[in-house]
Amino acid sequence: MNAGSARKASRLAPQVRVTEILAAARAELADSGYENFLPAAVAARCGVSEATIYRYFPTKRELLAKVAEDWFGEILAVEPEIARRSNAYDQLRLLIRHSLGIVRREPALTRFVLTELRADPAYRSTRVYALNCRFTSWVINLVKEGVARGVFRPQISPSLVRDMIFGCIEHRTWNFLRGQGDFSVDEVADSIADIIFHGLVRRPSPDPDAVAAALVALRAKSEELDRAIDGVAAALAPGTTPKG
Amino acid sequence: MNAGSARKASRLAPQVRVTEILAAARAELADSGYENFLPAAVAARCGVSEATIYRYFPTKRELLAKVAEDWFGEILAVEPEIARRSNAYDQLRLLIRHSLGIVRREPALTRFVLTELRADPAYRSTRVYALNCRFTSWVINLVKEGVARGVFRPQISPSLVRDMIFGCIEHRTWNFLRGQGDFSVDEVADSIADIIFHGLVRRPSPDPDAVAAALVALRAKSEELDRAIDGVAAALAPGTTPKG
Amino acid sequence: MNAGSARKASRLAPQVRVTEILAAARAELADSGYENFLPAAVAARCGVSEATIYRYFPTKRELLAKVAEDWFGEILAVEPEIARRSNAYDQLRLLIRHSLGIVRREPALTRFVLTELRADPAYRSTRVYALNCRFTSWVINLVKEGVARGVFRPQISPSLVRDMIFGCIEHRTWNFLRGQGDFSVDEVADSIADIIFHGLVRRPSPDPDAVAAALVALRAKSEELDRAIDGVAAALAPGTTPKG
Amino acid sequence: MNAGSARKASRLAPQVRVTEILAAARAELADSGYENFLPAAVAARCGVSEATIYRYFPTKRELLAKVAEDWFGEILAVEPEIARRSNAYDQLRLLIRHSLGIVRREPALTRFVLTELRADPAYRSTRVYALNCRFTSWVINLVKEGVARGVFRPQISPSLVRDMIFGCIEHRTWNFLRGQGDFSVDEVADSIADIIFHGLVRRPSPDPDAVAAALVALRAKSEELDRAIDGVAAALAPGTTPKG
DNA sequence: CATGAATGAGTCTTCATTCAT
DNA sequence: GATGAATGAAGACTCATTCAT
Repeated sequence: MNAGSARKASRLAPQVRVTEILAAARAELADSGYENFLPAAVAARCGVSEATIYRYFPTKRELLAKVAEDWFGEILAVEPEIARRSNAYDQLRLLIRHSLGIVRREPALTRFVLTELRADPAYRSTRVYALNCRFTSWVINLVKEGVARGVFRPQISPSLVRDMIFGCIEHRTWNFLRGQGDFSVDEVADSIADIIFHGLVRRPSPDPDAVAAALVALRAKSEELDRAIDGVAAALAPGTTPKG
Repeated sequence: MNAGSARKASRLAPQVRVTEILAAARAELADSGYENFLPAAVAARCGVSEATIYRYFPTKRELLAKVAEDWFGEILAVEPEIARRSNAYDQLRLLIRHSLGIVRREPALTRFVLTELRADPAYRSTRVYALNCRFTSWVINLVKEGVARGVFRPQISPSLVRDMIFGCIEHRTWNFLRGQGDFSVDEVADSIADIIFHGLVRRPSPDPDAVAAALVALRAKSEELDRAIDGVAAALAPGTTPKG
Repeated sequence: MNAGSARKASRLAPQVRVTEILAAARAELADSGYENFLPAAVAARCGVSEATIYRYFPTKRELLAKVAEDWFGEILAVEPEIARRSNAYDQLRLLIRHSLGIVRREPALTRFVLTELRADPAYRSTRVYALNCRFTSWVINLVKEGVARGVFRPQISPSLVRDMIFGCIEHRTWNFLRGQGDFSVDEVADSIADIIFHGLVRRPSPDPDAVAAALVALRAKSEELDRAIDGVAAALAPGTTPKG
Repeated sequence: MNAGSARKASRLAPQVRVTEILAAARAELADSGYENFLPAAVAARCGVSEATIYRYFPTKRELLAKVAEDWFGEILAVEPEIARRSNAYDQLRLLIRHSLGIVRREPALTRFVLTELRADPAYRSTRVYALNCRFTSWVINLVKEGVARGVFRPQISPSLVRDMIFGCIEHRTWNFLRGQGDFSVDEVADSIADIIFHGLVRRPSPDPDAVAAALVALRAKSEELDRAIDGVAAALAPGTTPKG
């Protein structure tokens, strides 16, 4: 039929072919969205037959799941960088900024995960779920540590903070995910980090001991001053006694 | 069962028929979920033909949209009660609690709105969107007022608070929405309201930094005074050494 | 596309349409065999769309099962005629002849039942199975009655006779079923009926009482003859006594 | 497991490889049944590639045919034992028992032959057909000899007996072949042999009808004699009345 | 010789929607 | 107005077989 196109696609090592298919699937997902995602389209992109797709992925769903997994693998590559940050605020902010960056770079994949994968009853037995947990556990640990070190309020629920951060990111970006409008990664990251942090940190009422000590010192100093002033007064008016 | 149920559905006032269809559609959506929602099933529930459904609703999607709209209408019925609350915290908490209650009572409808309606490019021209905005605008206004009255920190972004609250509710309830596990409306509402409020309110106690700064200044001033007094003392009694 | 053919098939009462589809399916099955049976071909025969087939039959298999059921229904129409036969042999022979007639008239359907339906693990919960049992139960009952009335040997297993008859019919007709050669319904029926009957009937050893009575009568008659002969002999030779 | 099993299947003598493949195919057929038989599964069992299968067998069908052929070869190994039996009944019974034993040991292969091979239009040019004929010809010969020696009724059709035996075996075992229930080889063999034999053998006792006819004739003759004697008596003694 | 990556051609089934009655 | 028979158009998946390496 198609006289021009090679009858059979070049013979590739499985690894290579799989990579190719995954790339094509990702591109297809980005272009057409989940609803219109056709294995046949992926095959066409690769220049292979549909059956070849099914040789490497048992179902359409598995293919998409693998795409999402790989993507999450890339997402996790930021971990070392987070680890390098010295303080909780910076870590949190980087985490948020990174998440927003992901959404911004791959809206189609994000949508797929948010609307399809996550809604699946089997989601929690998914590798994507595991990877996602690993990623969001940074928040959990961060908050736990903060609470342990007394920087954060003790009644804070780490998982709630996690939900708040990622839920906020999601809500904030739905417009963009829908293909409408845009957002600034940095600005949103800063706003979120700021409000979250304020919600977390302990209201550091000043240290009572320090205050007491300061007051004692102030009073002592005050008395000293009184005496000094008395001394000065006495020196200036030698004939009279100051207090009758 | 329906003793008299004519083979042909009795001719109903359009309004009644529409109501009937909507009720059936809602029940069907709740029972089968969006993915398995079939207009045919709705028709069967009503005891009318599929074509009758299409007489009143041009598309399956429109039908579902109307179901969602009506549902949102019910949701908004809480507004007067919110308005009755005297303070911002109570209002906020009621808003959150109400939202959580909705999710809990109608997980299928919630899922439909979150995964289907919201992802639609036309979402923002939807009546559901308008209703949702109206509902969430309570948060916006609440925050704005708080800021205006100096109760909340001035740099707070109202829309961000909105996204944080509703995003958190979503994230927190996905497990339940997926049909796995459950949650306590009150507990979750309290946790969210608490952390959000802490992030919003102005520090009511003196700013510890300011206190510290003041102390530093005081100490500096005190030393300055010491030196001044020493100077005065030396000037007044040149022959004597100040400290024996 | 097909400018000439009506876009939509004429609107038929379900009953009529179902009948039409079943007839087409039967014809298709006869022409193409089970392996090549395509619902699409049935649709084409009816001049309807494939979807119409699926409106009336949930699966290809159900369609075929219904075809077989109806066919068995027709087969059972012979029952009254069997019942009219006065003796077991005639009934048996009619049964066999009828079965062979069925095979001869509908080889494709027969093949379908023998190779596909019967091999199905769910065969015994099939309606075809029930109908088949009903048909073959004639043999069972016939044999049981024969045994009860002492016409057949008592150790005969009715179900074995059934298997022998129908198994023999099958084996005898496979060549024809395969599309090779032919057979004479009457000849085969006679042969089978004959051999089966001979295997069934009691070896009726003559009634001992009757034999004894006959012998007594014969002896009496013999003595009478002796006397009569003596009388005749005496009459013919008056002067002499026969036995000195 | 296979410590040394080279990634690439070791180069085997064609004969060995073929044997290996056939064994694997047989096992696969037994485990999965014909409907689910995949050349790929055979390859997997052998640890070779699918293409290797196709190097030795041009089609899946040919492979299966060869499996069946080999199986029939094994079946025929019983021939010498049959030949050793001294009388027709024992031979017949062994034949039946052996056939039932085959069905019982290899239901999957049996099903394959019964439903697939036998239905093939080319069946009669198959080697399996030839082997099967050879096996069943024992019955034919047995019957022919019996008839020739006057042991069996002369009007018996040998091929009909063959069909009856094997058809009965088939019918009797379909339930088992379908994977439901079981049967006793010996019991079924005895029942079949018994009923078949009874259908075959000549009546050894005098034909009861003939006896009856003879009695009737005797009685007629007796009356005739009476009348003749009366006639003679009357002629000899005219003046006397026969019965005083 | 053995491989194993690649595929062509098929097949059943689904369902939102329409239109003649 | 209500019907309900009819469908167009699609879409996921299968598998025996081949051929370049």
